[in-house]
Amino acid sequence: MTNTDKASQPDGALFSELPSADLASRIADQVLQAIGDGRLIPGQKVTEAQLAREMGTSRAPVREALRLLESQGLIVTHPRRGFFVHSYDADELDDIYDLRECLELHAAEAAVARITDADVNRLAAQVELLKQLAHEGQIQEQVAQDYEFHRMLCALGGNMRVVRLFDQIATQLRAGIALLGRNYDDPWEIAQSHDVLIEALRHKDAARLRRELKEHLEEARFQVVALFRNDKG
Amino acid sequence: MTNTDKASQPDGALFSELPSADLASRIADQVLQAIGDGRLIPGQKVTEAQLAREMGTSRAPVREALRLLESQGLIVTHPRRGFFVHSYDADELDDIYDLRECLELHAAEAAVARITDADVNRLAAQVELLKQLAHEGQIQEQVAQDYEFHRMLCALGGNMRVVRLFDQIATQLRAGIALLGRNYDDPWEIAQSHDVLIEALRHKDAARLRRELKEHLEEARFQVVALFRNDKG
DNA sequence: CACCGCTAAACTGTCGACAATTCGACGGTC
DNA sequence: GACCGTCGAATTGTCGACAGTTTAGCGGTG
Repeated sequence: MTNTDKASQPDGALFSELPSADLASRIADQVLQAIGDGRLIPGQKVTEAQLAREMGTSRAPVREALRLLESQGLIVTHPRRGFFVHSYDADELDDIYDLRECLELHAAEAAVARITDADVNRLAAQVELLKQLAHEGQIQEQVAQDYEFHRMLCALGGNMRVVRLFDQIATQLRAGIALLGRNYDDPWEIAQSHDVLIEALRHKDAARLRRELKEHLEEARFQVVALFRNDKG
Repeated sequence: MTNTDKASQPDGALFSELPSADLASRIADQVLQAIGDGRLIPGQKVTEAQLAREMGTSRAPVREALRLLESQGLIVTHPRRGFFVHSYDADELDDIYDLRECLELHAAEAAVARITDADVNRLAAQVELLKQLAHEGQIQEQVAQDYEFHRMLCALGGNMRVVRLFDQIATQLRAGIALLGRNYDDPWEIAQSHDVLIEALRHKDAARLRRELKEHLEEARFQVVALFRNDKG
C-alpha cells in the first residue's frame, strides 16, 4: 500500500526488499498519510518549498514525491501553478467505482477457474477477521482489511497488472471517502456481506460470484456516491 | 497520445492548449518516439546525464520525463541503478491484452446505451479511413488510426478514466509490438474486421457487440502473443 | 463601489555541483 | 581457469541557487 515498498507482494520471492531509503518515497508516504487523515484537504495547494522546509529536505525529492502521487491520481498539477490535492466529485467517484467493478468482476471470474481450497480458506479467514474487527470497533483497520480481501480476490485472478490498478483505485477511493469523515455503512453488515462471496467461491460458481460481487460492489458504490452528493450538493 | 498535450481530446473545448513549453514533457515525447522506432531497445539502460547532454538540458527535466514514462509503464527503475527501457515478455503482453479486453468490452457495453446515430457514423467513417490507409499502404498510420477507433469507442462509454487507461495500454502495446518489427496481420483484413462492430452498434445490440468485439480483440491478442513467443523463445 | 493596472513577494522550472553508491576492469589467490 | 577483493570512473540522489512567471495586495480611476 505504501510507496516505500513497491514490491509488497513479491510473487513467491523469499525475502521482501528492505525498506527503501529513498527520500521521495518516504515523502510520498507522508503526504499520502496527510491526505488520508485530513491534514491535507482536497483542493488545497501543496507548495514544494514549504513541504521541503517542513521535512528538512530540498525541493527535488519533494517534487518527485508529488509527481508520483500525481501518477496515482491523488495530486493534480497545473503547470507553472503548482500541485494541488485532487478534489473528487461524486461523478468521479462513480467513475472510479465503475472501473473497479469492471476490473474486480473480471479478476474474480478468472479466479474461479484457478482457485484452490486453500485459497478459499484464506479468503474465508480474512472475512472472519473483518467480523472480528467489526466487533472490536476497529473501523479504520476493518476498512483496510476489507480492501485487502478484495485485493486478494483480484490477485487470484492471476493478472498482476489488474492488481496494481486495484491498488491505485483503492488508494483513490480511500482518499475520496476519507473526507466524508464517516463510514458509509454498518461495519457488521459490511463484514457479513462477504459471506455470500465465499459461498460462491467454494462452489466455484462463476455466475453466482459475478452476480453477488456485483451487488456487493454496487451497494458500496450507491452508498458512497449518495453520501457524497448530499455533502457536496 | 503525446505527453506534450495531455488534453489532446478536450471534451468539447473550443481551443486545445498551446503546446507546453515544459521541457520534461518534450523530453518524454522524444524518448517515447525513440522507443517507438527502435532507437531505444527494451532492456537498454537510459542514463540521465547522457540524455541530458544529448538534449542540451540539465538532468532535472530528464529525470522527470523518465519518471513520467515510468508511470506509464514504458520505463522501469531500479533504485540507485538507473532507468531502463521496459522489456515486455509474452506473458506480460497477454496480461495487457486481458486488461484491454476487460476495459474495452465494459466501455463498449456502456456505449451502446448512450450512442447516437452521429456517433455511429463517426465510427463508420473511421473504419473507412482504416480501409483507405490499408489501400495506400500507410501501415504505421493505419495502426495509429486503429487505436483511435477503439479509443473513440471507449470514450463513448462515458468513463473518462477508462479512456485514460486505454491510452496507457495502447502506448504500452505499441511499444511492445514495435519490437516485433512487423505487423501481426494483413492490414486489409484488419480494416474489414471492424465492419461487424459497426453493424452491432447500428443495431444497438449490446450482446452482439460484446461477442464480436471480444473475438476482434482476441484475434489480435492471439496473433501478437504467438509472434512474441516465437521471437523470444 | 466595482474595475483596472502596477509592484513586491512567492513560487515553479531549470541549472550546475557534490557526496554516496554502483559498475567495470584489474590483479591476486586457490 | 574460476573466484574474490580492490580501485577508479561513471552514475544516481540530493542540494542550493537563479531566472521567469504567477499571485496577492494596493492604490488609482471611472
